[in-house]
Amino acid sequence: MASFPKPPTLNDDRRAVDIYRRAAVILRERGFDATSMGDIADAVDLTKGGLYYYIKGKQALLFAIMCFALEQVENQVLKPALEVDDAETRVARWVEGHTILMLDDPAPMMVLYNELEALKPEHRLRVDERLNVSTNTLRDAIEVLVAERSTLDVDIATGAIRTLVEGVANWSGGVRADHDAIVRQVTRMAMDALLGHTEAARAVA
Amino acid sequence: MASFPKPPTLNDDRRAVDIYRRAAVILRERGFDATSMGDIADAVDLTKGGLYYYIKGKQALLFAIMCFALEQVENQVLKPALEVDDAETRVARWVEGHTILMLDDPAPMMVLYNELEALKPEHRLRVDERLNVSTNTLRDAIEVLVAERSTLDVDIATGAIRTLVEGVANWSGGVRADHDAIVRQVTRMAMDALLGHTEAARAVA
DNA sequence: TGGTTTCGTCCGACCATTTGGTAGGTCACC
DNA sequence: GGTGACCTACCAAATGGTCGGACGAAACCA
Repeated sequence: MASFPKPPTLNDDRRAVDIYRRAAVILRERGFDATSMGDIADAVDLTKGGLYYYIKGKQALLFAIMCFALEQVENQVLKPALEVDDAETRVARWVEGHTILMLDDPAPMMVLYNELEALKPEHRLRVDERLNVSTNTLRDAIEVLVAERSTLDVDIATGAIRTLVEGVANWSGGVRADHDAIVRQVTRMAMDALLGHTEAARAVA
Repeated sequence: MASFPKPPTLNDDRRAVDIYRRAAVILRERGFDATSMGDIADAVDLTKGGLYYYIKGKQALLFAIMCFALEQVENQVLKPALEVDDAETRVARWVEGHTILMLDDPAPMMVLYNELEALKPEHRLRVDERLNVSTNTLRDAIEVLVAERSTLDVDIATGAIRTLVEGVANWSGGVRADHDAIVRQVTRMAMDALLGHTEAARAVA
């Protein structure tokens, strides 16, 4: 597990990381603006005053959680995807890695995707920049994949795959299947969506 | 276009509907909790006091917008889908109708899907109930479709199709293609995801 | 060893601002 | 002169954030 950005002065930051993690959970559940610092303090068993010993402010907390999520994306999605050159397996790895992430640690990921507009403009730019690297990696791979084996529009295909994967955490809770099965089937659906050609699918097109 | 629920007393409700529509736009952009009644009043060219002539409260406004969105779903997604018996065309119609809705009038739809937890419990139950009708319609059709022509888990497939469609409004803005092309291609991708069988897709499964 | 200073951790009380919502009045028009 | 449509001024509550200090354990010193 990667670490959260360090609070001001703290040699042993286990408590800080724990605070960030627990804050991510409650922020994911209630949403950033609907969650008060008092709520967060309760969730981490502190008073508001005590919480501010670890946190510089509400914005900084949100930004830190998002940076943590971005780190995970870069390490567990982008890196494995870029290790292969074949466009098809690269897309598959991107989808697979992302789905695993959404299932294993959904809270920071959902905060990242759902609370972007709650960021102050400066932070927003930084986060968007790193998010675009991930999106563009997917887009580029889909572009070569689609150019030779499909008639899909690249932007449409990219958007669809992105939201397909980002939505996993919204419904995975109500599913009996285990994580492995979800990852396999989501990945298969994504690849079929990009490359599949059934007569039925053609009929509606 | 269906009408918004009527405000207290109002014989000519064009202004009221306009207020609901404009409020939906700004609520979609900034999120419910991040939008103050003052912001909404500005967006509809009123003062806060004037706004309350039409609106009973912030919660009531949110609930009204969601009811409007639900009406649209029932009329433009559920009704066409239930007109056919064949499971495959029923799923296709559900996806198609939903995608059209997300493109034609995204604001109330996004408010409906993104602000559920901002509802007071009583309203929440009512909305969830109507949403479940839509989801179950999709799920039941996918169930028979998948039982005979795929090995997908019904819940996984349903969740994936739902979030695929719900996410359209998030990326459709940055796409050059026109709405018709988006609808056709999203529908095709959805059906391919459910029924497609490419060798590549099997390889990752 | 016993006292005292230091330091990291955390609390309670407080503050300025913003929030959703209300009350009373104004003004045009029938 | 009554009524619908709207505004100004205001309120109580909640919010993000601050500050001085309390408490305990370690470090230091005798």
